[in-house]
Amino acid sequence: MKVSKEQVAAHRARILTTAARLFRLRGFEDVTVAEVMKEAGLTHGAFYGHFPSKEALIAGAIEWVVAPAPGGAGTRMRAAAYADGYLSARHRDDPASGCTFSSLGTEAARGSTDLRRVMTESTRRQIDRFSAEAEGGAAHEKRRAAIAAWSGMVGAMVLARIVDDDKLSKEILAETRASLPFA
Amino acid sequence: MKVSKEQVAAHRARILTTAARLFRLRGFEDVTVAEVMKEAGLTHGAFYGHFPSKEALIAGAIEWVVAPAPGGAGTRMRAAAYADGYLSARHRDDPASGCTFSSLGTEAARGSTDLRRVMTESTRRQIDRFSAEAEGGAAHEKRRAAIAAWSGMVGAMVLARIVDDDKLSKEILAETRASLPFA
DNA sequence: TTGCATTCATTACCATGATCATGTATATTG
DNA sequence: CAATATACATGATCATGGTAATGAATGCAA
Repeated sequence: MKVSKEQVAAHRARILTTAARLFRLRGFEDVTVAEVMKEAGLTHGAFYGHFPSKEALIAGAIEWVVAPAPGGAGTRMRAAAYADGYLSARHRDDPASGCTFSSLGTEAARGSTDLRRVMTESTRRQIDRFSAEAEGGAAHEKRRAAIAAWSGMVGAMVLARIVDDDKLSKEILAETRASLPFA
Repeated sequence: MKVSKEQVAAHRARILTTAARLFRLRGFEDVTVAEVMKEAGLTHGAFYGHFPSKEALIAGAIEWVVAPAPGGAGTRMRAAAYADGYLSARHRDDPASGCTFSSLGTEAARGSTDLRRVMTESTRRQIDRFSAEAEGGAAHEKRRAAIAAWSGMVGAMVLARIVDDDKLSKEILAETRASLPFA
């Protein structure tokens, strides 16, 4: 049963979107190829027509989520608003559609070179973007503030999700937010 | 072959130490029970005499590593020196003996309640400790600085280990260090 | 010293999951 | 419209890993 080119592209998009969601929710290892395909509306055998391996799916799915939209020149949201959303309980409680660094960061550090390359590019973009809006006079001061801000945001979300006390968890988010040099 | 109480305790310690090292190096899922036991000098069948399940081993191993020494009143190192060591390339390149939050944080967030309880306690201690040394006048300002510092340290190490460019990786560590309110 | 409880080694079991082989139906091309 | 390429479904394979059953050996208590 051959399928039209548009169908193939749509299937691939569904596979990537589903995988990215499941990975962020439960981690790379716990999610199976068969499960991703089933949720994408296909059977597991069809997987290897799209990707050579699960590792390739991982890299592809993360790239699918962190890469900037081709036409739309990236997120236009102000850094302050972005930080508010990032360090929110809503984001904390919905990793499936959130930042990949805070949901998969420690696993990604052991991932394939492809995966790390994709995430490195994303990190560069994030730093550059924050640099443009950070407080501080000299360029290197703005860059330093941008790096510290991104580190703080990722770390705070990791900690907030580990901590089993909602009060402390929210405190970590709020105090980290208050310490950022954005508006 | 029964073994003396001291031997049992020694075996248990070896299992925990080995597990904590392997987990930090390669993640919870990738490390097998048999592998831990083999490196601890035992066979995998002996495992279930010590722990009811792999999950219990995970919680036990992390507790073994993050819990403060019973007699020794915790780390006496100054926060500034601790931050220097934490945000170093040496720590980045040796996760096996480093901080569990930066090597296993995102996986731990999905872990058992026991694991999260242990790591929550550790987080509280870390914040309290940093609070005592952070800059800022009022107590709540010191606490805010302590939380932001710990978030930044964990996030910076996660990012530094993902990034595949050593220059950028070291820059993340150095600039985050420079932004901390410690000496 | 004797008997028992306990720890460990050996081995097996069973489920799971990544990957591949084959058949089939249909979009595409000429 | 005919021929072909291919995307997918089905089912199998093979390795791996967590867990359990069994037996042997020995520390420890009486």
